[in-house]
Amino acid sequence: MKLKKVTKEEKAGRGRWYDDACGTALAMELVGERWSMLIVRELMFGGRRFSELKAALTGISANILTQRLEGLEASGVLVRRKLPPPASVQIYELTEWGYESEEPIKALGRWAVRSPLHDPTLPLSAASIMMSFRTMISAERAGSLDAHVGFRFGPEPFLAHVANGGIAVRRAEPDAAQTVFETDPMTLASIVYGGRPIEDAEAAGALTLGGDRALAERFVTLFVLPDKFGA
Amino acid sequence: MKLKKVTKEEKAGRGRWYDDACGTALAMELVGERWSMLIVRELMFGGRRFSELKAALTGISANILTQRLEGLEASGVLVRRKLPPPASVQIYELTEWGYESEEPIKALGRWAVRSPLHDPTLPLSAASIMMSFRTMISAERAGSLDAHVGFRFGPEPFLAHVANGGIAVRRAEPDAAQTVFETDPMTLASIVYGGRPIEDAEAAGALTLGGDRALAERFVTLFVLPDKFGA
DNA sequence: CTGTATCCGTGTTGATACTG
DNA sequence: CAGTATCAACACGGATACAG
Repeated sequence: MKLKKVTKEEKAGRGRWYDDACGTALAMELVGERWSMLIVRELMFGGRRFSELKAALTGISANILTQRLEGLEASGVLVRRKLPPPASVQIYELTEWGYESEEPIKALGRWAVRSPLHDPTLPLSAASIMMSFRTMISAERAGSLDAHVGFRFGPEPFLAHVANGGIAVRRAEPDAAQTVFETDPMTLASIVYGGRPIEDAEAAGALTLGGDRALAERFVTLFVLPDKFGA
Repeated sequence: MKLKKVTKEEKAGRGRWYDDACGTALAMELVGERWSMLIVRELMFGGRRFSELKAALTGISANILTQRLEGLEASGVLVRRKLPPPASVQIYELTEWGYESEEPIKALGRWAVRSPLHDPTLPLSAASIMMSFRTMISAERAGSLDAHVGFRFGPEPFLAHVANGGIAVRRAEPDAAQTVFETDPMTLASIVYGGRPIEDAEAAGALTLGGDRALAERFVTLFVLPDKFGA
């Protein structure tokens, strides 16, 4: 017979619910679909446009990105905003609650990075590496350091503030920074997490350092990847 | 033309990788598939058999459960063990690293529960509510309470130890407990999170209390759901 | 230039029935 | 009890084509 009517569906645009009161189950419904959590990660430092998201998420197709943005909007994780007339482009921006997903996202990253399957040489978006800094900074190594560090990944500028053993990050021109890394995310990762000397990247033309060189040398030692499981 | 050779695949049985060095992306590859994280949750208090998992995860089908278990085993999240001859059944058990996923799982739950879409009246597995206790216990409310509390959900016994503002949980007969709840997960949830009086559940025949009644009354007040976003 | 909608080939998911 | 086989439905990603 099979009279499966319209019983489910129409909850927030998604079908297939777990029917489980557990918060973790709901989380997987909200951000568990392929790409969703990475979209949230990309938005973590401020609103982005469709094309910026598409460029940062290599492999996603336009229609899938549209679907995910719709789903996340319906779930209240992000909102679509139209910037005022001069530059009347549309941006996608996390809601206040959406920003609170930073903790779960970092916890997942901290856990997964210990997998033997983790390959730190894979490509990395700018938002990824900035998130990794927030996740992996060692309060012990940072000590009482208080410094403003800037980054320019092509057209994407970031300004970070190391203080109180933590690091705050926002998208901003790094003019006020004491030191500025002009490079790409993978090069920076190879230095911070792969032990590649700064001079090596400079010699390869992959990095230009501006400002306080000693501070830059110190900065790249502040982050520690947890040991791989079994190692 | 399209000469896409065998470049990828064969990593751990899964296709479709994000090709992203970010830990969060890897986490979603490891446990982001539908059902995977709920399977891990069910295993959080010890190894379980295929049929127990299938029963706890309402809606999952046998072939999907098989696939997920294979995937999680290939990723090193769980192992398949054959219990010694007397009861030579097979169980699935988290690896040491698999158990470490408790933190990300709790963080996700803590976040998602603030969604307006969260419906606490949905069904709940025994493992779910015990995990929720670990997630939602209020150190402030628990204060210096030190107590052993037991649960019997049909054939599933648990023993919890409240101490130091936290709660440890394991699957064990609650004989040594000072108080024992004999009920089902949803009834217990309605009391702890829904404010339903214990007497009401008892009158409805949904709960039998054993041991120290005053302790039970105190226990059910130890847990606080975070406020919904916007509330 | 910034998205959105549609088609299409492929792969994944899931319900049912079935086997060791 | 612990899965496998089959098949239908859907999701994914690529390539357009289209709209503001």
